[in-house]
Amino acid sequence: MAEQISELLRKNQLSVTDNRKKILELFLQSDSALAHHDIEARTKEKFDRVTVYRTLQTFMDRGIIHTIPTADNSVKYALCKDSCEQGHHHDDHVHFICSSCGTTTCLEEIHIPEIKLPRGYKTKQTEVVISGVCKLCS
Amino acid sequence: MAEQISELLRKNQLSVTDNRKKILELFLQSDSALAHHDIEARTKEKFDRVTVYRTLQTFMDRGIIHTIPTADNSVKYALCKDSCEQGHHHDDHVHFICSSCGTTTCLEEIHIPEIKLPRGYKTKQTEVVISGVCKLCS
DNA sequence: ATATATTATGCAACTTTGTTGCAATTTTAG
DNA sequence: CTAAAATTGCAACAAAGTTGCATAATATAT
Repeated sequence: MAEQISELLRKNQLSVTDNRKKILELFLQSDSALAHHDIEARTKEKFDRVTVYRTLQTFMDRGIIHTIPTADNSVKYALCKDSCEQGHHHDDHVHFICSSCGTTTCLEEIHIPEIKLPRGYKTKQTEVVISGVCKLCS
Repeated sequence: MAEQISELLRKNQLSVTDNRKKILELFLQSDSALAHHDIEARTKEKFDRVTVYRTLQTFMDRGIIHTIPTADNSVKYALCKDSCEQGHHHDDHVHFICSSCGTTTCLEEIHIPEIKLPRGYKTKQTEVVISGVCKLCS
């Protein structure tokens, strides 16, 4: 995996640093989305808080991760495996938040339906976040 | 309007206070959603920050307002006129964020399509947030 | 209309979250 | 291996959100 991670960083023209490798590793190991807090908690003995903020921002800028909005002021971040492999970002899938276990996941196979807006509105991006009970909890 | 506001508070079994009246008035006067920050800014000469937090929480609990998730950690609150008139809460409409003027609005006439999830997932609520350019900006 | 009980508010102190500038370190490229 | 470029940690801040408690305002029952 170490090589896969370095590869991903190089492909995005980023220096390969311990911090970035560690954070990417966290995303690759996790099958659910991570909040800033989660990442900070799992890296704090090694890296500064500020570095985590900056790294997430950098990954966002390069399209390596994307955000998932939630209704409680707690943005989560996720790596879209497929998109990332291609090196460009498409974030047209549904996100799911389990109210039982609290995890947020990308349902990459469920794509977002087109929604017609009133005359005059122009759609750039549509976000769908479904909350309920996930496969494992039900 | 003053009477309409007091009525709404009483209907929800809430004491009618200056603070609550003022915040409800802000929502009724605004045709777009408000962030905590907006409300604080428009009431700070009169009311404490803490009171604003508590009032918004109370209104949430009673279903007078609902949150609109955004991808940048800035939850907005909106009064759903129709729902509130009925005294119960249904939040099944699309939300729109204009990337030009920054306003967030409820498109109450656009209802959310049903989205089929994989076997095992149970849907409780579906949130749709569309970003783009609004009627006024285009 | 008024006293009393109930509820809401303000204040102070605090925790958490996010930001910025700069010096020191690490990484990359030659 | 060295110089240039980029990243990181630190310190100091700013902003956002929380909690307990005394005071003030509102509602309720005479």
